[in-house]
Amino acid sequence: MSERPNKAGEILDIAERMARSGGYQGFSFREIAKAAGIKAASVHYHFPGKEELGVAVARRYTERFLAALGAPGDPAEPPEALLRRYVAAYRKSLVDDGLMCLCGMFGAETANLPKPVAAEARRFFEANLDWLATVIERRAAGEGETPARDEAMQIVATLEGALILARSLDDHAVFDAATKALVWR
Amino acid sequence: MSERPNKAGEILDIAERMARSGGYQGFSFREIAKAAGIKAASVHYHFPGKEELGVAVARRYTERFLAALGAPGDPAEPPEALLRRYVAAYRKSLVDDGLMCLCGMFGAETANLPKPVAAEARRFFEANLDWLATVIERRAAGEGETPARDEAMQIVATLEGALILARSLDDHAVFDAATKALVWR
DNA sequence: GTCTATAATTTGATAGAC
DNA sequence: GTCTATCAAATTATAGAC
Repeated sequence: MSERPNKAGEILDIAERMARSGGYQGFSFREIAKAAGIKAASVHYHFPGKEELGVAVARRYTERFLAALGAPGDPAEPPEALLRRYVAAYRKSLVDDGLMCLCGMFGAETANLPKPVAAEARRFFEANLDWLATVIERRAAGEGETPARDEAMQIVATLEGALILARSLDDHAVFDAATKALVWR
Repeated sequence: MSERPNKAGEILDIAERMARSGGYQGFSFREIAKAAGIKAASVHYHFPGKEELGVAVARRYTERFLAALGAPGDPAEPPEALLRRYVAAYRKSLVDDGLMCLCGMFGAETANLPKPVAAEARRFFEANLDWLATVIERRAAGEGETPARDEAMQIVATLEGALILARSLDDHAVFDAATKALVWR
């Protein structure tokens, strides 16, 4: 979420915050408009419908998330450092933003979502698995006890679930306890 | 979900199915009524408001889930078998029911939920952690590399996240890949 | 770009008849 | 227990003025 976004960007910021708290049904044109200081009809000028807004929010979220991770094959970055950064990205979501992962929310709701929105959530996870598998393969370097992609799935699952658990129990320490085995692994 | 429930039970069944697909905003009195063959006003006879219905659904879900697990300290059950049963309970949710964990959905939405509903989701997770910690301590029997409660949190988080991931990618095999490291651990 | 006005639909809920 | 009737509010959305 940038500093002085234009109106479209501000709408995306507001919608993202609401969706990361209450899911796809957790944001409405009226509420967004109120928070943006405009009317609901004006939101439709920037985004024709809720589906398009949902897609735009998810797409921007994924791009920002991946950009923060950096290139998984960057030789200047040790794979262990990249993995720690990955876990830290989820932790930031919970502790700094006080919000869930957008695509975790959308992913849980998949069955009730417009297809294009569900597809964006899927893209998020596929990109995450690609990124993680690349890092894990660099680290493993030959020793193949567990397939890299399987370990990547376990990492993503644990992090998404740790967000839910920490929020349900209202305790950030729960996130750390649930994920600490991932780091040194 | 029982075989021939009375009307209140049937309403709970329908509401649970809808909530496990779309979360707390994923069920409405009108939709429930339609599926139950009655009118929305009649649903209010059984459950005064949505909040009470949400609480009732979550409470019944938790009780059924815990009952299926059995006693964590049962000497006739090896802790390893209990752990496998725990993982299988989540897998059944996904594969047999084709649905998410109710309290995973509610937990993700916690911030936007009526407090009594969020409290029920919390109770679910606390009971799960208690059950798991008991089993893990039995298995460990002295060797305390990781605190039992921390390992319990990792297991719950991984399973909840694996449901999200498998649904997002529309592939049951993803659940197995993401959770297979939990079983033999 | 933003507004007013408006529409169709859905939602949670209540009153009172049967 | 279930119904009809009704309600106020919210939601997504469109038309057209400014």
